[in-house]
Amino acid sequence: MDKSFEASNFIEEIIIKDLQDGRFNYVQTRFPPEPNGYLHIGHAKAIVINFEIAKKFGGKCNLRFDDTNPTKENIDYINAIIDDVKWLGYDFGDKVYYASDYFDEMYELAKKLIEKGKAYVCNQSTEEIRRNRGTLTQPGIDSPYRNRSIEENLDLFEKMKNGEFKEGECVLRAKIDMSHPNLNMRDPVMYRIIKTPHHRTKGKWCIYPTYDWAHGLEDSIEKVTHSLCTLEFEDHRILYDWFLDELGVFHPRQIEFARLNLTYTVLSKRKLLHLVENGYVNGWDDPRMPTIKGLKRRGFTRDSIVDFIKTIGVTKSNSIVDYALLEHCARQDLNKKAKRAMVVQDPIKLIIENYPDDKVEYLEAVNNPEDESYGKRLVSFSKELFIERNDFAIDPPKGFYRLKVGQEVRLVFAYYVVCTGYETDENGNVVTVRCTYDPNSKGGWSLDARKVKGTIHWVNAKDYLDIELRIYDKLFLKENPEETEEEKDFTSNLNPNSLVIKFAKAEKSLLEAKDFENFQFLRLGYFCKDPDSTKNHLIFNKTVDLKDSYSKILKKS
RNA sequence: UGGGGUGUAGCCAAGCGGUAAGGCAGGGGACUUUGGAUCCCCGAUUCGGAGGUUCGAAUCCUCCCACCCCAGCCA
Repeated sequence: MDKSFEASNFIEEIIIKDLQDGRFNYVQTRFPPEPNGYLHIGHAKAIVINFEIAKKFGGKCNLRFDDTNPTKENIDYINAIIDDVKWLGYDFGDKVYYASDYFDEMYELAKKLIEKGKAYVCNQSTEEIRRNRGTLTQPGIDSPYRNRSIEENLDLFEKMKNGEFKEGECVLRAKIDMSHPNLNMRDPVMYRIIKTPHHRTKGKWCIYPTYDWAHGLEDSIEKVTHSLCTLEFEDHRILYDWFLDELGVFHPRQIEFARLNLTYTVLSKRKLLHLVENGYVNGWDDPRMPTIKGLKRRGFTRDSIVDFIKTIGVTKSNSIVDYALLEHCARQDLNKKAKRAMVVQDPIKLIIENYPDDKVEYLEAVNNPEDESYGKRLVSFSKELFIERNDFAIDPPKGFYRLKVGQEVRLVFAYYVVCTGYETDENGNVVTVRCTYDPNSKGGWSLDARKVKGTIHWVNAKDYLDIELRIYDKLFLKENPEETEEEKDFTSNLNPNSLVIKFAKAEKSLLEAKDFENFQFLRLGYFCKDPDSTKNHLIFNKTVDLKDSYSKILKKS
């Protein structure tokens, strides 16, 4: 490997050095989720890091399920995770790896450790083990079973495997050092008895390896060179190394990086599960959830998520990334890719007094001003249109470019109109706005090059679609949802307005929208078609707003 | 008071002994058939603090401070 690489983060620096020093002559990584929950954006960070590093150094990245605990795992999670990794655009070469495929090998290796006098069967109860582990400042106490003979340990371990003991009756422990300053080294448990059938190995095993024992072996067996994990495993590395060294097997290097935290969101499986189980959201794929499935349904594209992860960088410092950066990445991608369409979310009628009563015109509209290849479409236009309620004002503040009596605006892709009046209902609410149009401004241009400051969108009131808009906002009100009043939990910070449903008027082209397809509804924001839609009832989820500099101007005045 | 880590702008983050990149957010302006997009311009005399080494320190040394993780037969 004589290609020269440039490191873009500290992990790549280490990898490059390992390559130069000859510690490894290739690079291989892995993404090792436990199939006990859905993937969220925090996992996306691990996925992107692992797969991108493999790609960069010409190696591969295994998708490996760390399925060592049958009481928490199931096949549905496996399928969902496979789905999500694929959706993110990563190719793991058709082969999916499972820790459970290595159970036989691990068992043999455990026997080897026993034979070396480095592991023993311990009959202390969970409580006794805990008590004898000592504390952060006090050393632990040796187990009374610590010095059993190798033969006895081998025999007992086999009986454990054969199901001759009850759950909790005994465990296999590594024999290291009960007074080690690092708690993980105080004779850690390697195997425990679990009589729950495993989703893959079924009833074959009743002993299961713990993370510390299993993980390094999984990496070693797969010949992973760089085992990338999060910071909380930093003080497990000494154990990871110990097992591999004692066994004398292929020895990957574990490197830890900081997990992702995002403002206004929670990213713990436990809390996410709580939100789902208590109905605070409508399932794991609720568009407000930070799960991959939620983000997808919200309208985030894979490219925007990958870009986001690449933008935040990889370091060892605990950090909380601003949610606004994720939104920025979404806008950046969607601006280039989303088809434009016109939707009026809070309609009032606009009547063009001098437009022929029965005339219908089909006007050309640009599908994406950022990319000509998206082409044009025809949008129908008539005497009666819907426009946004807030695009008309009786007595607007200064700097209001939209409709007010006497002011001219452009109906995008259509004509210039001058507002001539308005009508209100008995409560004083505006119901209809009247105007006249300039027949010579078709397409939205005029020959005299007269300046029209405001451009507004519209929908033909004689030819439109009723659609549902699900307007999503942040799930939590506080940047840090954990910051609560006493006696309250994070759900007290839930945003009661995180979902607002609106019924809107839309141009008919939306009939052809596909599930999850992204759109920019002109001047409203980015939306994507929700799979709950039916042929007669289209639903669009708001992904993110368009940037709005008018609101700033409003605030100032 | 044990062990493992981290501290550079409001938020991320480069920097690796030669005089503080970039992105987001924020502010100002130009332009615009989306008040979108785009384009300019504005931020740290200082890198958690204090000493020291050096011609020169965010980078090296010492001490101190703050914060995070660890006492599952979870991962």
